[in-house]
Amino acid sequence: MTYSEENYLKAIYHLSQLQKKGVSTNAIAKLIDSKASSVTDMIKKLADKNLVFYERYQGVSLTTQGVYAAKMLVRKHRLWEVFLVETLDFSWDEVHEIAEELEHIKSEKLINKLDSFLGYPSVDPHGDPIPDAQGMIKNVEKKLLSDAEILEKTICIGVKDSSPSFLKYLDKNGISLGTSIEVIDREIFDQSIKVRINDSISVISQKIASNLFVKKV
Amino acid sequence: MTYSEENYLKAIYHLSQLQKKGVSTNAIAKLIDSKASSVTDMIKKLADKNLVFYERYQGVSLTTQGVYAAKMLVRKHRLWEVFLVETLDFSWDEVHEIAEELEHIKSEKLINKLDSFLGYPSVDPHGDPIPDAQGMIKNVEKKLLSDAEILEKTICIGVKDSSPSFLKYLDKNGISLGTSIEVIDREIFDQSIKVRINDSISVISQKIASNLFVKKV
DNA sequence: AAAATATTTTAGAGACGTCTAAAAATATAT
DNA sequence: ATATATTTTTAGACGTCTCTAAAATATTTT
Repeated sequence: MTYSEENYLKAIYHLSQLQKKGVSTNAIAKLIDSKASSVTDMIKKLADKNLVFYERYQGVSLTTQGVYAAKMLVRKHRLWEVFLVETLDFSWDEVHEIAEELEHIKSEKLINKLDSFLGYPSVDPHGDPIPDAQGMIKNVEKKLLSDAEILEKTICIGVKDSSPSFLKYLDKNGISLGTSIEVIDREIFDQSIKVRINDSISVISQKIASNLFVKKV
Repeated sequence: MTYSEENYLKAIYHLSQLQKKGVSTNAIAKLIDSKASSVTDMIKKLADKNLVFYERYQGVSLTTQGVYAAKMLVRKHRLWEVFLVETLDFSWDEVHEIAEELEHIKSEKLINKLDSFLGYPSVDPHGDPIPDAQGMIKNVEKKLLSDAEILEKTICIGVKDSSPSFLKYLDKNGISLGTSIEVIDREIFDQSIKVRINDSISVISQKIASNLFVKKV
């Protein structure tokens, strides 16, 4: 499988999780910053290799084989992210780009040894689950902070948006995975919420709250 | 710089070390398993980018810029090999191929953090020196076991041929970096040598001895 | 349901890296 | 010194991935 084919597969995998139906050509083009016509070409090639189902004008979806291949890419991406943060001391906003390259390294033995070295982590530095060697993904119950009840005590277990700017905001405000966040009140007008974080009270906008995954503690 | 350009640069760098003159098109083609015509094409591109000096029919050599780029690739390759052996517990005959992929990962910060994590190693698992972040290579005096004096006490510090089959032979015979090898006698007829390794005496063929680097102890 | 709009596909072309076959230059042998 | 052999380059082509522009299909609006 080529570098490019792998990127398309991963894009289709991620877009598939957001909806039931087939993924549209345009959506893929937007995600990987290319053009719809390029996507059509590549999809045909992936279909020839039995990695996707494809019918003209009907969108595309992954075959069993395609899902497995995509999961292995996600596995590699997330394990390398753990390595970068845990072992090499990168911050969580720096690792995505490097992992985008590392995920294409082929050796299965490498990734399994890396997994072992890291102690078989179940989530990456942004709280996203890491598929195991068989492609199994452990489901963790989680909800958005914006959906938490008033007076609920939660801990932060992931981010929905993992863009560097959002992650840097969280750093600046002392929020990381494992941080406990107690919801004190919600402002009806703008849906901002008052919270207790690290024993101090602050206000979090709706936009921030709807990008933070938490679980009830 | 593309994946392919990097491979050519590295090939030219390694071939340049074997001789004073420019590297021949054919030699490069043989090393990277391609055709002379492909090499000519690529060399022109590298010359356009000021990475090599090139004059038709006169061979090719690296510019200062080209040498630096090649050394950074060698640095990355060898640091990743150390990582694979020291951290992930690969054996020294398995790491070359994987490092051939890893060496193309772009981030300079990554490689410097890896260097730091590994404790700034000066040689890779085969005893080859690792250029530092500036491209400096520490010169270690070494000679081939085939050139050692009779009765000389040496320790193994590297291999000339690092093919898996040779490395596996060494494993099987208890020879690794740091193993002390005492030359007892040399057979004139076939230039084989009698040695003491790990307190037992054995005979080593000329071919083996001329692929083992040692230093006097 | 027809018209307007948006999406998707096709057709044709370009950049990159590779190749084969033939021509040009260089090296070797007689 | 000339003929022969080898190496290197050029010319032309192919596969991959990409693009733009135009055509085909689907969706939305009225």
